[in-house]
Amino acid sequence: MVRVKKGPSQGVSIKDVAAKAGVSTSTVSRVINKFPTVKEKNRQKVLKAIKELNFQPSVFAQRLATGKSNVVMLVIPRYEGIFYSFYALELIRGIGTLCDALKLDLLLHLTDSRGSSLNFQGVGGVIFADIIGNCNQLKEAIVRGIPSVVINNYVEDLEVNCIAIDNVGGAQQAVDYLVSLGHRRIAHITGDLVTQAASQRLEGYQKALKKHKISLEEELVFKTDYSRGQARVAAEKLLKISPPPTAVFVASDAMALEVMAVAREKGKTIPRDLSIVGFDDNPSSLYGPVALTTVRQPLIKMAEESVKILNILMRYKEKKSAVEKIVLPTELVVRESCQVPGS
Amino acid sequence: MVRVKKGPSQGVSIKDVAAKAGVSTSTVSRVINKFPTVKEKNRQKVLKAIKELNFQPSVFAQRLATGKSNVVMLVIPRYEGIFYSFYALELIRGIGTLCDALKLDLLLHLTDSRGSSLNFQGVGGVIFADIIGNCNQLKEAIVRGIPSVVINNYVEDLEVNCIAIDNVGGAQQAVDYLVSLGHRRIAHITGDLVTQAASQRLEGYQKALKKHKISLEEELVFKTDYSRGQARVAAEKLLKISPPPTAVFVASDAMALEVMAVAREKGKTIPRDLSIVGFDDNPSSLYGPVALTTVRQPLIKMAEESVKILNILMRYKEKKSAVEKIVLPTELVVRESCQVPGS
DNA sequence: GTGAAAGCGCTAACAG
DNA sequence: CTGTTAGCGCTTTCAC
Repeated sequence: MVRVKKGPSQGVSIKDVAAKAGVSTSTVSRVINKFPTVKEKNRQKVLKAIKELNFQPSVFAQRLATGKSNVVMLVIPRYEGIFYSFYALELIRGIGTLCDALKLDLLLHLTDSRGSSLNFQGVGGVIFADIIGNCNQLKEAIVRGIPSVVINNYVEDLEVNCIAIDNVGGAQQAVDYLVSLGHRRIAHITGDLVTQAASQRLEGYQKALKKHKISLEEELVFKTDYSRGQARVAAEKLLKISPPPTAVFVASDAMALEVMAVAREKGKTIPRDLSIVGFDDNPSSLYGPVALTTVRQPLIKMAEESVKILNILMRYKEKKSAVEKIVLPTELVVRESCQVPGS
Repeated sequence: MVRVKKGPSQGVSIKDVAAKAGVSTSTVSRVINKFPTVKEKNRQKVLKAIKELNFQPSVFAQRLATGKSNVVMLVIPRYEGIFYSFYALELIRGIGTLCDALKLDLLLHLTDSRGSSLNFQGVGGVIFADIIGNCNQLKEAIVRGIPSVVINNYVEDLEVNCIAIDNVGGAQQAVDYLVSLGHRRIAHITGDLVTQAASQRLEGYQKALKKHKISLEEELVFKTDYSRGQARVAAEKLLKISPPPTAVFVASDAMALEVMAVAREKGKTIPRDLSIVGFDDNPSSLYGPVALTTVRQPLIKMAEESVKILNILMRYKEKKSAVEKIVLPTELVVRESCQVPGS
């Protein structure tokens, strides 16, 4: 490594600015941190020097000195299913955009399922997107006192902020709707059941059936990993059953689209021969020949909410305030993919 | 903010470890940095103390002291089209995974199209995913001497590392293949032409037609923003043309899937009535009723390559080595969505 | 209002 | 092989 001066200095420092402006480093620091007590004249001189020297304060030094960090770490388990989804990108988009606006640095961490220990040094807050096999990482963050929030996973047994989607309720809405239309044989294509979202949707499906006194038939439940490939396989099996189900609730829109495609290939007409409800409100589901009825989940809102909570926790880390456990409601979006059966 | 001791200390420091282990801080530092010159006995004592105190070194202090940073910043323009794509997530996955393995921190920055000035302080290297309206950010990184690499965009006029895909070549392969099958009326559905990838694919399409002495018909070129919605619109228009084109080259697999769907809805059979070639090799394109013939682009490889280059630059930042400008080849993957026309 | 000086946690000569 | 010491760049008392 090439050393220029004495230390490992990288560029202009607050000292250079101070010298150029003819003030002390403290004054420069005050200007940087917008202290109101600096004389306007000095303030201008400093600002000018900063501009001329193209100076940017070293975040490392700042953080070392203050002990505060504005780094938000986003931990996403790198399991297969997640990358099939609309979900991951949408989350990243929501979180990334808000962090940008709030001047928070976003550290992205794709973690393997072994959940190897994370280095939280210098991290001001953590967002866990789902918890899949990396619960120890969450626990470590809590132990270390790092402000944390878990999204898309309702964490019952840990004292931690979490924001989840009402998957059970959403699934029930979907099934209720199908039942209200007159369906009795309703299939379900699940997502990857290692995710809480998928298993809760299954749970909602089961609950709704029970409520309507429809007996659960195992052969009408198809398990997948959220991929289109497995959705296709499931759809093909589903259509071979006789008598065939008149409706199907699919755990994601991407898969629902695939199911629609398969159905059409087999000469079925949607919704006449098969009613379909998805989950996500993925914009893609608008563009088919028949727009998909689906359960809208507020992904962006969930993402933003998590950043907001963290932001507050990071800025005013007074003694731990009570943790928040939020469940965001879903909304059934009725479009064209369902109808009264057998008509 | 709650201050415990004198400074803004957050937890245990190297000093505590040194005290507990009965050695000096230097020795602890040496152990942390795996210097081979530490007596095994001391080494054990230090390791023990570290474990017992649950100590993690402060990255801020480390970086302040060394001037080195292992932070990789990934800059992704937050324009609409990018989020329709398989591409963004795949890139994030490739980069994130390798960064993880190399112990590099990945700072994600979604930048708006105004390309507002970035704070590169403390950033060891930057990966620009595409350059769309944020060229000034790239220039700033170069000026500041931050190791940079641009991916998915061949940058002609700047002294910067870049890794691009041979989009022109890939498009030509696609069209060549269609021509070799006997097609003469070949349409093209473009991606968002603000991206270099999309405009190069268009260029490749045009070149290939020229090579085969097929005149370019403007009405056979449909411009989109990469979304399925616009792909659908394009496909509908395309099918109304008479005589209809016998083949179409689509700038992304996701859109190609939509085109296939539209075609089937209109009672067309793929590939009998319309041959289709996509671009991406998105796994989704395998699962349709007819598997999509497509141009495979090495996204993961591109992602990984960029991290590797950066990693070397960051670790041994000897005087700037010559910049690399890499163009990765594409590969035509022939599956079932094309055939000889009119048979 | 402003400057001097100490210190944040760590690394890197240098001397032993 | 190990300890001492002097910073890295910034913030923050505490006097002036």
